[in-house]
Amino acid sequence: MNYEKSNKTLTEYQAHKLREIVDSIVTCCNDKRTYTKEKFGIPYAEITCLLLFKGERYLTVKDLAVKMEVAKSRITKIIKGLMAKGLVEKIEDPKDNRVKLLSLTPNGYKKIEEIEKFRLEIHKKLINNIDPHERGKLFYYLDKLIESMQLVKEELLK
Amino acid sequence: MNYEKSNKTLTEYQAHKLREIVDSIVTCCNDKRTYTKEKFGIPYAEITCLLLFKGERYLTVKDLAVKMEVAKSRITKIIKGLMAKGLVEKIEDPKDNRVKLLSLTPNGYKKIEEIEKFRLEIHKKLINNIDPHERGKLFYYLDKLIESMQLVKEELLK
DNA sequence: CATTAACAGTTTACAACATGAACTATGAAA
DNA sequence: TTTCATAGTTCATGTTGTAAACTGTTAATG
Repeated sequence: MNYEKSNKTLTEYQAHKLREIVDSIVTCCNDKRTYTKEKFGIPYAEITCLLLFKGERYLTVKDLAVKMEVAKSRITKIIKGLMAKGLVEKIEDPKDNRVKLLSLTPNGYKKIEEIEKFRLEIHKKLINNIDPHERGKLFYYLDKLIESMQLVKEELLK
Repeated sequence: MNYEKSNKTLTEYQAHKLREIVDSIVTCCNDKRTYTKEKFGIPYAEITCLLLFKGERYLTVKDLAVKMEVAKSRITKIIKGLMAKGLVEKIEDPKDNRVKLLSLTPNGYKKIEEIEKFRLEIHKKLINNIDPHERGKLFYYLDKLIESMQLVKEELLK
């Protein structure tokens, strides 16, 4: 019996299986992204940006760049799109003329509500397909997975 | 006691938590994508395309468009990149002059091996961080999650 | 106080990813 | 033999994103 070899094969099989599972989760999320973007007729980056205004009166270009982890120049463009659609407006910061304060328009608030409603709905459906008694365990194992992903990531970047 | 209301809140909390977990998986995968692309100095779409040649002697533009689920014109561009890097070559199909047969060059084979080695390594690390006795359950719950995601997706597209 | 640093935001040029329509050329069917 | 289908390319366009150079403005420092 070649225990070592069969054990190696098992690990490789499991590694492969894990890759396929994670891939299919990612693919599914990208499909959801495409669907959302088409449903609301707004590029997805603009939707992401818009939702960051939830619970915030004012945000600056820099705030958004940090939150979205993209370059400031990207935010300039996204905000241009949102302003053209009348969802966001821009005023000067009375205390610092360098800064521009961005905030939602009434239509922006409405749009966020619509999008949030839709998002909550699909995530509720997602969780309702899982037996309530199994949810705790699902979260437990997902946390394990994420923990492992974080570890691998840190090791790579080290 | 307001059972119904607290139950609703619990569902919403769980829906929200699930969203956050899935988001962090997707983010992590995107980071891996970026890392891979930089490590090998090849755009990720070209890497994906290249790996599709694993175990295939010849592939056509159409084959690749179907496998990658993108427009043919996208494949034309990706193949241009791979040919410029000397990883893929193109010959005429002797049986049908419309068709171009794409295949790996020796360097292409080498590159695939490198990429596959790297990928297997990180996925092994990923699985090795999980207690061997818990892997079965992890897969079980991940399958449940994917099943649910598929159901929600089908309902949306219906 | 004047110069220099740092900061906020924009513009521009570029690259990667992706589609759709128009086009060329070939093969198959009527 | 005309017509239709197929394979692949080109071109125009849109989305996502970066980096560098630039304009103003504020803050720090000699």
